[in-house]
Formats: sequence, structure tokens, C-alpha cells
Amino acid sequence: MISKCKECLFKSNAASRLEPEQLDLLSENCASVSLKKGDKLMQQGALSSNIAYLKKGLTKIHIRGPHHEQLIKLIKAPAYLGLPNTFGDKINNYSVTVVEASDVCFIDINAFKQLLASNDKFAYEIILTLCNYELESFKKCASRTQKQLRGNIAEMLLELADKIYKSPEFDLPLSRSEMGNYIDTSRESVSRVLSEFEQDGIIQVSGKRIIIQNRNSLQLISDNG
Amino acid sequence: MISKCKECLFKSNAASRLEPEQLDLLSENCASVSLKKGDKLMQQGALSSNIAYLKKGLTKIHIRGPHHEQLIKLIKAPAYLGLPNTFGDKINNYSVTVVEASDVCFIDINAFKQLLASNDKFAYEIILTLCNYELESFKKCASRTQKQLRGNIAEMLLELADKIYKSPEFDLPLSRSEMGNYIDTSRESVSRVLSEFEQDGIIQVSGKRIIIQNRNSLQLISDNG
DNA sequence: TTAATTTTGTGATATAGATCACATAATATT
DNA sequence: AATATTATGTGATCTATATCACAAAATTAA
Repeated sequence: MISKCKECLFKSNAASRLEPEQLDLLSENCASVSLKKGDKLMQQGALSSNIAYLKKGLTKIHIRGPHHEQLIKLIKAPAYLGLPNTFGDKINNYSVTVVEASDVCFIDINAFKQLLASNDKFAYEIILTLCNYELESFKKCASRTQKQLRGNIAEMLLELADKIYKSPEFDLPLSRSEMGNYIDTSRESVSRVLSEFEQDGIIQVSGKRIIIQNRNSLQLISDNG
Repeated sequence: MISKCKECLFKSNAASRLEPEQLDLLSENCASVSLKKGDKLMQQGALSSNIAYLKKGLTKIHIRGPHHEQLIKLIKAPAYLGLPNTFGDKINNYSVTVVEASDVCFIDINAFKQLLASNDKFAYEIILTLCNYELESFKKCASRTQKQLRGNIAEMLLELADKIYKSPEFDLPLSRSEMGNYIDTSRESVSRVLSEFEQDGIIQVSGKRIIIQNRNSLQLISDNG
């Protein structure tokens, strides 16, 4: 199925730099699909053949670690998925899985390369994106390893509230054990700390539902680790 | 002082894609300096105004964490330094410090941008570099958090032997406490594990000098964490 | 609806590695 | 060379969090 990138409401920063005929090239090499929770967009170890553009939804990047699957980060639309997979190596170095129902465009890698080569503003936007990814991963690396449990859980809740849902009330998109392997702890510890935060009146928990009641405390816990 | 990039023996993959007149532009906007251990190339929090190209030597990227300075990664020549700093934000998000005497070219950011805009192969090489950085940081993230102490120290020793010095014998470029904050542990634990490895006949340690005697064991410990 | 499966909460215990405390060795400074 | 400073090694604790164990909820399948 060929989508009309020209009229796409979810056009990326980069794609909005493209000329009409470049957008046509994109359209011809781009297939749009709707995916549901649990669907895999990219599988670690498989040959990398596509870039994906996440138009709508929420996905996670995860990677096989020495002991278990590690959730590296959550990626919310709009965003490109798999740039490092496709340009960094012949095979995928990480997996991408849908967390909340998503609309995705798969873009042929050669067409994407052609766009990079023919439009320097497009390429520049991609460079900006990649640089920001790296800064983010440095920051996360430092805070994950230095903070302890409560700090990391507070940080994760704030990330969900501020960056993903932009609301102090939301449904957790991950199970307790998925959260555990996102912030490097056990499912039991996640449960325990969520209960503690509730007892302290910082959040309200019922099942997956979270309501942040005292944002300041949460921020303080996150900052001080 | 203006260096002649055309004749530079340390030309990067990216720079070798440049046309003669583009290399001239680079030369006019590029200052080469020699730096010694401890010198700072970039300071977190300062305005980002340059890209640096590490022609020779060894440097470290580090970042202020909630509790202490965190060593994020070692960067060996040849490599660009500070791309994410310069393109990701107005101010530097991390510091770069010399670990072993280094030769560095500071490149004006506007000249660099001009090169990106005028030569798509140059830009493409930069994109490849950034993608590889990200893959590396994903991998490191998963293994650092899942492995325990001995696994991480083994991994660090192998990184130094294989990637930095390309030899089973080398002098550690970091103090015990710097190693500790590279692999998220205390200086005491680093000492203890190095002693253990020596007792087990896996390595030989004297001060900063390391001789890897049983690479297989070390690899096994690194893999199994 | 009932049964089977998966997810979650919470107490009890175990443990890897931090922290403390000090001695010794290496480096830098006068 | 003598002194001050900083880096290192190693034993004795302490502690955050993992792990174990099991019950209760929630979800999925039959």
C-alpha cells in the first residue's frame, strides 16, 4: 500500500524539509501499517532492511543482555525508529516492539539514503536527532547507575507523566516486571516502592492507573536519588 | 595557527570525502593543539562552540551525575569529539578530558555545518558515526546493569586490551577510583577484584601495569557476568 | 461460568558490594 | 632528602535490594 507522504499529517521535522518530488520518492518507497501491542517492528539479529517512522503510538527499544531482555527506552510518536540499526550494522542490534497501538511507515533504506544524499537539510535534521539521542542516553546512563531504587522509580514516573502522557494521570504502559527491567530492579521492588509512594501520599495507584498527587516530592526523590 | 588539513596524516573517514576546496575551508577554520593528561577539551555547562577532532591520544567523556562525576566512555583517536554537545544543545551536556597526551583539532562549528551542507558523503559518514555510537551505548547499558562486579571489570580489561591498546599488556590509564566510577563500583571493590583475578592466575598486576595471562577465563567472566 | 494462567503484593531471609577504618605505597612539593 | 599528599590494599562491618515463598487479584482461555 502506498501512502501519500505529501499529505501526511504526521510529517517529521526532517521530512518537512523535503521538496515535492522528494516526497513523491518517499511515498513510493514507504508502506504504512497499523500495529497492536506486542507486535514486533524490528528483531535483534535479523537483517536490517528498513527505517521505520512512528506516526502514532508508543514503542520500546530492547536488547538481549547477558541475563535477560533489557528495556532501553520508550519511544513515543513522532519519531524515526531503527536509524542506528540500519546504518550502524548489517544486522539489527536491538529489537523494537509496540507498547501501545501504533501506526508506522516502513521506509526502504535505499530511498532513505537517496533522500539523505539529495537534501542536505533533511540530512542535517537526522544528524540533530541522532545527537539528541546520544545526549539523552548519556544522561540516563549517569542517573540510572547512581540513583537508587526510589530515585529511579520517581524518575520513570516523571518521564511517563511529562514526556509520554503530558498529564499527571495515566495508565502504566508496562507491567511491574517490565518496569523492573527498565530501571534495573526486580518486579517485587517496583511493587514495594509504588506502595511506599502511595502510603506517603505522593501518588495514587490502582492497578495500572497512576495519579501523581505530589509532584514536588516526586521530583525531589528523583533528583536526590 | 592554521593547519593543512589536506596533508594531515590523521584525516578522518569523513574528511577523506572532502574535495580540495572543502579541505581548504576546513584548514582555515581549524586549530591544532597538543594537550596533556588532565587538560579539558570541553566543559559541561559551557557554551558549545566547537567540534574537536582527536588526531592522536586518548580522552574520556564524563558527566555530572546526581552523586558524582560519571565516566561515560573512553575515546581513542581517531575520532570526532563533541558532535552531540554541539548539535544537540546550545550548551555542553558533557565534559571531555584528556587521559593520555593528545593532539586535537578544534573546528569552527559554522565551517563544519557548511561542510555538512555542501558534501553529502561527508554528512553520511557523520551519520554512520553517530549511529555506531548509539549502538555501542545501548550495548554498554545492558551489560553494565546486568553484569556484576567481576563481569564488568573483566569487560573493562578486555576493552582496554582489545580496543584501546590492542595488546594483552598495557598500563591502566585510569586510577582505581576512576575505574570504579566507569563501571559503577567503589575503588575498594576494583582493588579487590583485580587482586582476585591475579590470585586466580588470570592477570598479572603491578601498579598500573596489567598483563592478561588467561584471556579465555577473562572472556568467560565477562560474558557470564 | 469455570478453570487455567499470569500478574501482583508483601513478609522473611540472604547476599553482593558499599562503607568504614586503617596501614602501606607511591607521587608530588618544599 | 624530607615532608606532605594522594592512591592503593585489605579486613570488618553494614545495608539496599535481590531472592524466596506464598497468597490474592486480574486476566485469558475453555
